[in-house]
Amino acid sequence: MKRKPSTEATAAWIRLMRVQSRVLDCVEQDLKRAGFPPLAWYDALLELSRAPSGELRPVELERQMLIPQYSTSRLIDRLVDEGLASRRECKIDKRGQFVEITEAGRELQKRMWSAYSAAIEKYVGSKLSDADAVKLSDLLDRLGCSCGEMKLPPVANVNESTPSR
Amino acid sequence: MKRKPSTEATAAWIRLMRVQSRVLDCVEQDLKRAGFPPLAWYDALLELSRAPSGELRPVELERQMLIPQYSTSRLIDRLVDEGLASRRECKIDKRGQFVEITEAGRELQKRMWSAYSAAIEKYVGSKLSDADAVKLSDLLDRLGCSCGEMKLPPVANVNESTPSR
DNA sequence: TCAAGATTGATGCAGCTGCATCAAATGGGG
DNA sequence: CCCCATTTGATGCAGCTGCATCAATCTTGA
Repeated sequence: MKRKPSTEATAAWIRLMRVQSRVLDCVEQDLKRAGFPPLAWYDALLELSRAPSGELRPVELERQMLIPQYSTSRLIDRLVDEGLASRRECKIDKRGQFVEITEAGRELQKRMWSAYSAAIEKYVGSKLSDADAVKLSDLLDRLGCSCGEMKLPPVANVNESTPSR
Repeated sequence: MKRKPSTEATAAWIRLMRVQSRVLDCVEQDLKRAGFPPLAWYDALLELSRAPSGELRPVELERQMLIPQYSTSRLIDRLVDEGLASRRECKIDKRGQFVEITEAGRELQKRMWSAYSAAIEKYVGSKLSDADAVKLSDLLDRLGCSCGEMKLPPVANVNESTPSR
């Protein structure tokens, strides 16, 4: 029960952990310095703004963002507190609800993307050619695809970009 | 002030965030299921066990692990509470102290490496050839090196492996 | 020598995460 | 039709993180 990873694999693992934290930290710091909330807020606002009518069930948001249920619930709380989204009751399923992005939410999402995209360019885009970026994506995809052979365990805060241009 | 990252760079960024969280989560879960503490503990124990006499100044540990000062301080608290390390006063600098790994600490580090290395193999090693692992490391290194042009800001929980084989 | 500044480490507070659990509503089988 | 399992969402609690700050000690320079 004690397989030994090659030193190459171990090195890749360490790089993956270190580099991701560093880069994420840099991007988050840039956003914070620009006066913006955490990336998770952006992710949620983006998903909401993309939804057909600007609203989603919390469950949908949860699945899109790959974060646990309680995390979604509280993130929505904060967005609502800040007037970036609002809760609407769901008439066809009284357990559920809809979360709708507000105008302020849409605006914030757009303003954040401006800073966010600049950060991506600064910390990723400018360091890699497009070809290398593709290669990196491919290698990472091979790790990610079936990492959990389970039923999608809680994972993480991530982002989706809008072409935005 | 609004540079646009290429779609390739953006895709790579997203993969980096998503895959890292998924893989880290998988590894942490495996360790937890085996009854072990978080990876950060392992990292600290490894650094201590590697130190010439099994002891380090908290400041050294902090620099090795790339985590903020207060985080180091509290991590040491927990290790000491669990009998995995002990604090010794530093005679030459009364502000400071030494943290020394205990036998229990050394043992735990070794037992954790067994589970940890198996997880690395399971979630990384088995998915990539050695050549691909090297390529991945290289691409990641290009992102990491100068991410912070500042003075090493607080970064993250990461690990160092011992060949251990 | 002594005061100002730097270094080392701890800690109070607020916010976020994970875990477990709860309540309400739905849906399906007998 | 009713009971029970499932789905949906909220929440109390503990632990961890980041931030700001503090106290103690060391170092430097006038």
